[in-house]
Amino acid sequence: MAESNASVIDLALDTLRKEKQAIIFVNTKRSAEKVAEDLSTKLKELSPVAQEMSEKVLHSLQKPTVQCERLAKCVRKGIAFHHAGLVHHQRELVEEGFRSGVVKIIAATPTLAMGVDLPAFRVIMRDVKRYTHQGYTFIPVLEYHQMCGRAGRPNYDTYGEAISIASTEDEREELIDRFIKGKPEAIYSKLAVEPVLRTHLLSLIASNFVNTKKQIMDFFEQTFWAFQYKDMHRLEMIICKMLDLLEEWEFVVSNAEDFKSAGELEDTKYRATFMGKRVAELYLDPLSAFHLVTCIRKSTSRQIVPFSWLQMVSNTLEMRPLLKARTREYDQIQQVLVEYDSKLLQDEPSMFEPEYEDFLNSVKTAMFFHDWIGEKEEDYLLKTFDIRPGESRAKLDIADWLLYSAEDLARILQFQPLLKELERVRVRLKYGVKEELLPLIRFKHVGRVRARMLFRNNIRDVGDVKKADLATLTQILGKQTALSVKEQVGQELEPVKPGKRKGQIALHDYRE
DNA sequence: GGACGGTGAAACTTCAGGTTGCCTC
DNA sequence: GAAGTTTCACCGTCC
Repeated sequence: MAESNASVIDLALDTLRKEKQAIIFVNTKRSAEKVAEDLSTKLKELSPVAQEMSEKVLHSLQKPTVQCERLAKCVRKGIAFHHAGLVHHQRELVEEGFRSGVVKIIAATPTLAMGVDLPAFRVIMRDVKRYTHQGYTFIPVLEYHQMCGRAGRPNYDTYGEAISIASTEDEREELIDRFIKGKPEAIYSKLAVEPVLRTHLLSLIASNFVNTKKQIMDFFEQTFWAFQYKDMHRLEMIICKMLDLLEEWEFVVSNAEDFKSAGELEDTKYRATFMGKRVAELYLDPLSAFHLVTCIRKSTSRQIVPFSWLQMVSNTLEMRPLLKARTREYDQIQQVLVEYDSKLLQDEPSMFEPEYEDFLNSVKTAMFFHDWIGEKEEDYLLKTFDIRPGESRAKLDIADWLLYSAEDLARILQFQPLLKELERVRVRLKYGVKEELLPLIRFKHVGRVRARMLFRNNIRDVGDVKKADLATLTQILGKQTALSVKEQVGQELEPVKPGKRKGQIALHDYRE
């Protein structure tokens, strides 16, 4: 055990002796799990309430992953870890457990300080540095305060403790100077970040909030961004560049041509196209929207498979950070590339171009999605792609949104044959099922597991469900679900429930 | 002698999180 | 930059 961990554990044990609670902040998900685990091995099993909670934690997914087992084991001792890799339900369980006092100590990444309001008697700051693109650097003072701010529970404690750990006297001085005496860093406007600017510019035009170039400039002159940078000339140049792009991408139209000779560019009028309005409504970054449009147009000249769409949505800013293609995985990714070479909607950039790495990452991300709709289990995904359930849910959510957007754009661009295809991929992604389970997944209370069980028992569509007798269905699905499914095909074998017409088929989230 | 297990040093590997976007029978 | 993990050499024990 690392030395710093030993002192962290001591502090945590001391907190327990005082019959108080603590949050330990660390800088990686792995560390959070490790600290919680190390601590839990030093403790005895707790109350039956903790056992009960541990069971809930373990069965938050269809099938427990190693992560679930690890957390469940800690919770049994009143310890937990908390980071974005946990599924929403597990995070809630941990937070709730802490509030009710079942969980005494949480080892967490900054997630816990960001959203949730979870005060503790003691906050232990194990790490005050974090790896970023600039190297291993101190966390912002603002964030340090945010985390320490969790110390002290307003209605229970008269005071709280936030403890940082230094290994030398010099380090102690540095921590005090930087985080306690030091000023929080200034806040800078993010409007100058291109994706943000693009999105806002388009939405301003689409909502008719501004129309002429003069109005646009007047608007941005009033923003915090302009106030901070004061360089309106540079700002104007950036905005003009953006406007040109939006026009080139056919999200806005202008009458700029009319003014070419007159020199009255200020009066140039901008108006969003139908597609531009939709892009703004979907809250898409126009660059991503253009990427989707380009892919949709290209789709007619390619042999399209689900992987094509998965790679398309993977290569967007929204999907970042992408799964990282490791050096030792290059061979495997190359194999996939060979297989899907002619089927991708984006040409492979040259190995020497800067976007090549992102391209490989997007392929790896698509491989993850592909395995998910190939009915691979979460535990497999965790081991293969190093993506935890909470993270994979977040990615799937974004993919769903982008595919929905793509579907909408395809409709606007009159690519009708694509609609069904995109919808199918969307449903498959939502439930994580192979193509053949699509008819079954439409039933309420039937997810990937039950659908697969039905399929294995030769019940493969609505007709089969109708034909199957209740006993068989009950054996496969259990009594309640079997009855529900039968009801959904219009065979009510129990007293008719009010409000539901006979013969009505419940089609949730998916229409043929 | 060889299989096995425990130990510890050295060599690798990897590193937080994210809000809101849509639609909904 | 450092924590965490994996690998590997080394040693002792047991059969």
